[in-house]
Order: sequence, then structure tokens, then C-alpha cells
Amino acid sequence: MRPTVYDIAAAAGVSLATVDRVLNQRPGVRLVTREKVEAAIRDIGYVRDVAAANLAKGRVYPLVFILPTGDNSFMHGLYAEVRQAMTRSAFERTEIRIVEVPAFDAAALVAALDALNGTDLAGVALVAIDAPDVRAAVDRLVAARLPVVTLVSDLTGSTRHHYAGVDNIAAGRTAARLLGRFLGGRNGDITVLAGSMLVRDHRERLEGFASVMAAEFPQLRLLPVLEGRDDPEIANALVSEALSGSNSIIGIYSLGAGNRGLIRALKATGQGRGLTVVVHELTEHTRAALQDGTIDAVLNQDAGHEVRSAIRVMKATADGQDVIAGQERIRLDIFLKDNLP
Amino acid sequence: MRPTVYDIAAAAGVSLATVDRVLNQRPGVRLVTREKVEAAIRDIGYVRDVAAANLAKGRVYPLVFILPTGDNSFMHGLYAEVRQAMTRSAFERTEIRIVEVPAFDAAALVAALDALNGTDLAGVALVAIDAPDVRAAVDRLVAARLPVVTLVSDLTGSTRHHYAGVDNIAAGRTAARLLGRFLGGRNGDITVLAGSMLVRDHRERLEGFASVMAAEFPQLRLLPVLEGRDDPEIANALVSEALSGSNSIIGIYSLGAGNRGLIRALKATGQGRGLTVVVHELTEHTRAALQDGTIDAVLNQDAGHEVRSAIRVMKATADGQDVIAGQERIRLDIFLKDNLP
DNA sequence: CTAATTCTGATGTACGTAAATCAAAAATTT
DNA sequence: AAATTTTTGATTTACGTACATCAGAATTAG
Repeated sequence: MRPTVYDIAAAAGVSLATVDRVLNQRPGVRLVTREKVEAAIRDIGYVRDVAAANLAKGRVYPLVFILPTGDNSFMHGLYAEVRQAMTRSAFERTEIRIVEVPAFDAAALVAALDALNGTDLAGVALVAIDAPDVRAAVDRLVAARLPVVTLVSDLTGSTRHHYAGVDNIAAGRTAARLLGRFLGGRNGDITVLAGSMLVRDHRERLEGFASVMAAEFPQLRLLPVLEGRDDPEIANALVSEALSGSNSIIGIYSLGAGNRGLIRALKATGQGRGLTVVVHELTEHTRAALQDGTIDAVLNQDAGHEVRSAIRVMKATADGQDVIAGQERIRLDIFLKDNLP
Repeated sequence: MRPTVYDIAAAAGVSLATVDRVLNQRPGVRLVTREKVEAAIRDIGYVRDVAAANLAKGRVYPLVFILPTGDNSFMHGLYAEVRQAMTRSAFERTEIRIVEVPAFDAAALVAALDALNGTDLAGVALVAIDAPDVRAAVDRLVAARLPVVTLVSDLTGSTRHHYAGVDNIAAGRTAARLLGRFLGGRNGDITVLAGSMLVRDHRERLEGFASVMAAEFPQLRLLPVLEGRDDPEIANALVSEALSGSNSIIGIYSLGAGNRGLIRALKATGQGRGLTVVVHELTEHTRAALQDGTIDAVLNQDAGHEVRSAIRVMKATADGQDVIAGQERIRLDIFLKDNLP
């Protein structure tokens, strides 16, 4: 049988109350006694039964997800996953609240973050915008001992506890290699469609993409980046214009959202041109386009995994526990038409 | 506050004892009363607090992993992950035991399975060998109300509760497309190295690979499959022989384990021939080969995820709970040199 | 050496559920 | 209607931990 607090008490030769004081870092224990108890804990290999402890504490984890609004399938999926997680609240002792903020609006994000300061929370997850005042706002929350997890897009340089998202530089590099190798030595132009250079994930994807392109596929030339603000309408307009304006485009990398606009443009203007296309985020639209050959590869981050991972990390951080590192690494999924889930 | 058994009792107008009898399907409750209680449970949306229930029951989950012996990195990794899971036993209320059986030995596997029948277990995970008597042995365990999960290689047609592994047909198809597109229209021969056609995962990978090759890359010709028994030495010998015997081989697909033998052969005999190589399972050897360009892509199943998923599913099945489907889907990882973890 | 202070022990209640016991009530049989 | 059987209720203990209270012991200060 696994050791309990009674076993520690017996081993250390103290009472249950003292063990409890040590375990829960309550005052009123002499240093020597405390060390005696801690030694006993180590010796008999006691590990606190978190379930029992939570039961006794009546612990619940009030969590907040700060999510940007946005009419694209990826964001819809992300919202859906958070709502899914809400339905599991009873089991997981969570109380999840969603706070919506306008997309790409750093000031609004800062306001949302600051509004949380002082409230009774076990954790905050946010899709970060890479701006100094956002960083400062996050640091304020961390300083107030609140677990903070960035979701999808990271905020390096801040003191956030964890990032639940993919390695976007690696994603960009991977996209470049896929595109480069699929094009098999042909030369021509590559168009990159992004959402906004304001968010770190898009900047990083571009950075990775450009560096591999330059180093390994010099026969391919990168055209200036199109910024579609993750909006299908804008994306459609930009890509249509680019394709009709040039015949030397042979590849497209879409590193943001709003791909149903891109796909519409491809079907209207890109038909029969033998374009090789790599995009991000598996949605109903990109899935269909992958299947019918409009798109050649989809890079994806599983929003469900990201949300569940964020929740696990926030809970663990709130309890001062550590997490299974391998389990919390969000992997980059590569989908070809053959391995669609 | 979340409803408790007391709330059900009050809502149904019965005593706590009766609620308990209904909840735990104990006898001694009239049908009408039982229905009254069940209605109350639905009405107030009661969900049992599993943590508290397990605490009260003193529940532990004795689990068995039946793993094949085998001197290849993938199996080493799998063992390591199970041992990792053992270290978390205290937290997870599991008691994990590993049973080793010789690889590719159906009779030994059947014996190991039958030895478990009648023992007090909460679940069995096994790397299945696709043979009728293995299927029968698994069915016997399932009939004895024991949760059974296949790991890495499935056993379709059996009554196993769950398969914790990747879709191997999709894996084979994906490998074919990667190889085909990376070769960019060249024509020549493709060599396939497998472990054994006895295990379903290898058969399925080959099936998927061959079908996409035939349908979409007719300029590539498949050579007869080499069976390396997942053994590095045998793999090395077979591939070396194949490469020195033919100059028309331009691609290799290794769908089993034992790749350090393949890599040795490639470095010795395949240098400078511009071979395109796709292999399975990310290990230290395949990782290094991917980085130095000996290999072009690695398809991988994350053994850690498989083991953790198997444990979650066995526990949930033992409790009659259901699982988060999306969370238990084991994904096929595709690694290029750019997205190595 | 006494008084004040700081530690420590003993004990009880709570969390939400499981499981057992025994008495009482209701339903069924004779 | 009595005897029997089946249902139900009331109550208690337990799981492992948290947390509070109060008394007694040990330590420190005066």
C-alpha cells in the first residue's frame, strides 16, 4: 500500500497535525522538526494523493481563455474545443470562462488581461499578440502568482509559464522543404500569404520558411508577403490579384488562416497551372481542397490538444506540480491526402 | 455547486442507501424506485465524482503490458515508456506489470494471454500478432470482462476494446506519396524493407504503399519485399545485397524496425546514388540519418502517447466510462529534417 | 525561576462516495 | 389476516487529505 500522512507521522515520530503543517507549509513548526518530517517524507517515498487532497479542499480551478474573435475556421475550431472542455468541467473540477477580444488588437488584449488581475483564478490562457505592453500585462499576472499559458502564438521574453502551441519556425521550415521538394527542381516564384506580421506565430513561420528557401532552394524566388488578416475575403482578393498579375508563380505557402478565400481564388484563377500549395490548419475547406488536389499539403496544429494541454498545465502549475513534458509538446501535423484523420 | 448523492436522494424522495444501490447496481431496489432515482439523476444532472469514488473504493488498476522482445530502438523506446508510466503509478493508481514474449511468436503470445485469464486485472495491453489463435485468446479475455487494448499493431476481427496505434494503411499511403513526389517524376525501382508479414501493421503499411504507388506513380516499380525481422543485422545484409545487385533502385521504403542496419547499408553502398529514403520510427539512428541527409522522411508513432492512451482507455473501460475520442487517436507523425522534436 | 511565547499533539469535522448493518416498512404469498 | 419475502431507510465507518481548535509541552525572554 502506498504511504499516507499517518505513515509519515509514525516515521518522523510526530503527530499528524505537525505533518500537516509541514506538508501545507503552515507556520508553527521548528526548523529541526520540519527537517525531520521532510526526511521522513523522502525516506518512505510519500506522494500526496492529489485526488484526496482536492476532495478535501473542495478545489475547483477557475480558468479563463482569452480568445480573439475572427471569422475563420481555425478560430471557430478553437472556440469549439474550449466549449468542449467546458462540458468536461464537472469531471475535471474546472470552471472555464471565455473572454473574447478583437483580433490583432493589443490594447484590447492588455485590457482583458488587466481586468483579470486580482480576480480569483487558477490560470489564464491567451492567444498572445507580440507587443511590449502585452508582455508587460502578462508579466503582471505572473507576478501576481497566476499561472499563464500562451496558446497558439507565443510571447517569448515574457514570464509566461508555458506555451501550448507548435514550434512555428520549424513549421515554416517544414513547409519550405515540402514545397521545395514537391516542386522537384523547377524554378519560379513563390507567393506567401500571411495573416498579420503582428502575431509572433506568423512571423516565425515566415522566418523559418524564408531561411530554408534561401539556403536549399535558391531556384525559387519569394515574392513579397501578402497580408490577409486571416480573413477569407481579403485572402481571396489578394491571391486572385497576384495570380492574374503573374505567370511565374509556381508555389504558394499560406501560413495563416482564412484559407477558404485562398481556395476560392485557386479554383477561379489557378486552375490548370500546376501550382504546388502548402497551407496551415486543417479545416473542412482545406480538407476538401487537399482531397481534390487543389492543395498538396496541410500543416496543422490540433486545437483540441492545445486546449487540453493548456488546461493540464494551468492546473498543474496552480498546484505547484510538474507536468509530463513529452505529453505537453504540441506536435506539428503534416497532412497529405492520404493521412487525413 | 455540483450535485451530490444527497441531492439525488432528496430529489427522488428516497434514502441515500437506495441511491447508492441504484448507482452501484446493487440488488434490492424495485423497478419503479430505480426508475425514479434514475430520472432524478438525469434531471439534476448528477455526475459521479470519480476521484471521490475511487478514494472510497481504494481502487487501484492492475494492468499488464505484453511486449515482444526485440533488439531495436523502437521496442526499447516502448519498454522505456511503459517503465516511465510505472513511475507515475502512485499518482495514477495503476499497478503495471510487463510480460515479455518472444517477437513474432504467436504461440508464446497466446500462452501469455491465457495465463492472465482469471487473475485480478483492470486491463491488458498487447502488441498483437495477427493470427487466429491470438484472436481467440483475446476474445476469451474480453469474454471474461477484461479490458483489452492492442498496442502498435491491431487485431481486427477480434473483440478487443481499443487499438492504441496509428492507421497503418494511411501510413503506407503517405509514405508512397512522399516518396513519389520527392522523386519528382523520375522512373526506377523501389525497394521495400519490412519486418515480417506476420504482423498486421507491416502488412497494412505495405498494402497502403503499394496501392498508392500503383495508382499514382506508375513510373516507379516495386521490387519484392525484403523481410528483415526488425533486426538490424538482417536488414543491413538484405539492403546491401539489393543495392549492390541493382543500379536502378532510386527509392527505399522501410516500414519496420531495425533501421540502424538499413542506415549502415545506405552509408556503405548507397552513398552518392541520390536515393530517396522514407522509413518508419524516429530513433536516435533515424534522427541522425535524417539530419545528415541519408534519409528524407521519417514516419513515426509516438510510443509515449500510445502507452499513455492505452492506460487511459483501460482505466476508463474498467470503470465503464467513455473516453475523449479525439484524444485517443494516435497520429502519424511525419518528420523531415526541419521539424524534428 | 517565572511568565510569555512558540511549538506540538490530540481530536474532530469535512470533502463525495462506497459499503455494510440492522431495523422498519411495504409488498407478496399463503 | 398472518406469515413471509422483498424493499427501503437510517446510520455508521472508511478512503486520504485539509483545516480548525484547544490544550499541553517545550522553548525563550525577562
